[in-house]
Amino acid sequence: MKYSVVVVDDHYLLSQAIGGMVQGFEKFDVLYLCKNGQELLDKLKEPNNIPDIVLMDIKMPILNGIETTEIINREYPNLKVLALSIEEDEYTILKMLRAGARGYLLKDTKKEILEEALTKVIEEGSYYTNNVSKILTGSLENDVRTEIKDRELEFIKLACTEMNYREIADIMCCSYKTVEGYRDSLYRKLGIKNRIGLVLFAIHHNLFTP
Amino acid sequence: MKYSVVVVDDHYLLSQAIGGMVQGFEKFDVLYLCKNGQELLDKLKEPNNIPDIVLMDIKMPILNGIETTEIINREYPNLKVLALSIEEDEYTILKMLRAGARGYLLKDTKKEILEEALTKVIEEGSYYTNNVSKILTGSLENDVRTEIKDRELEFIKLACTEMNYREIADIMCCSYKTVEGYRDSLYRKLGIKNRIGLVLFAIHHNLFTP
DNA sequence: AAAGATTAGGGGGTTTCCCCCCATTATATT
DNA sequence: AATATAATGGGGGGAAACCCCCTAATCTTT
Repeated sequence: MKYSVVVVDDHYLLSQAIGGMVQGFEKFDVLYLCKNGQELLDKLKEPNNIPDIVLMDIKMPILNGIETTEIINREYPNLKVLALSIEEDEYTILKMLRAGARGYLLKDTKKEILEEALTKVIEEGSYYTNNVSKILTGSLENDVRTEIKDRELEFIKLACTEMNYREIADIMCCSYKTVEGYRDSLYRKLGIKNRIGLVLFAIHHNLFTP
Repeated sequence: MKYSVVVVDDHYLLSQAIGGMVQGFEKFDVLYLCKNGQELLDKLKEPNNIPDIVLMDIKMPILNGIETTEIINREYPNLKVLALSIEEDEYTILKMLRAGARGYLLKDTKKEILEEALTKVIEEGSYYTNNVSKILTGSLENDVRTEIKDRELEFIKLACTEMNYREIADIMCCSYKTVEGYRDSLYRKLGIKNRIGLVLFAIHHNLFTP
């Protein structure tokens, strides 16, 4: 009996190609392909459509990989998710693993690694590459983003905009001086010098999608 | 006799998967895979390694798809290049086609389209999907980016940095006032209000990679 | 040769940003 | 009860960014 796999990726050619590759693996069968998380969740409602493992991209329209994985872990705790993405920034990887992914592969791994990861996740429960292990151990604490308060995060997103601080204060329903406070505390925490630095930080850490 | 194809993509799993897919096509054989443009150019020096068509990604380290395509068109004018990328912004597509690509596929097309495109490019010289045709006809003139001078482009890239204008002026070897001139003319042309707007413009038009 | 565009530079003024200082509430923590 | 620590608000000064208006040299075009 082969293990069943579902590939979720918004780029159709890629999910077809990866699906074809997985189909070529001895122990695996591709059940079907999905273009985003919502499509997968719809499919899963039919018990026959529940695979052994989901190979999930992260950046997707409608419902992304992180949100989808959270829902799957809540509603189908036995269904394993293996992340397969080009995003290699620590924060994304951490968020995906916290959401319940059993492993995280970058899209430039080799065919054999994919096969091994699929097998290990199903038979042993998880698979972590060197990169990912390092991130898991190293940067869990000194992750500066965990120190960012909710209000500051709100501010960051608005700062990545042509608005000036007075307009941002209006939207955040607080005074101009409060907004300056958020800014100053972020500059100190993140070691940046000006608003451009803040925008660059937000981009590098996927706090907003340009 | 089958046509020979080379796949160039920095994500190894993807080039393997797409290569596998192409290998499955009746009329095509995969000659080899490359991880970037430089690797391809090195390979091409050996005449036996020249394929009928190259399936090229755009964003790649070391030597990207646009630069590589330019070189290929200069040095191997008979070698056809078909772009296969996730970048769907007009400017990138235009640059790739101007560099000499015979067609431009997005990574969410279907298997059958890829096969058709490969065939058409080899047998008829080009293949354009609807999207690409529209962009070719529609936006060639009113593309605001063609109005950006070289010096201004240099400035934009430096403006997407924590440097202030005085430091930018030093790097550009001109006076602070000249830099202000570039800025003001860009603000007028692009209809933006401040430096954040400039950074957002640069991101949206792939003028710099964050 | 005259007109126009391009590139480089400058004067001066207003606004915004940056960075110190500080005070007042809550709300936890010890 | 005393003490952090958010979250909120504020004053003031200096630097940077922004935005006008202007000049001059070098090209291109007509």
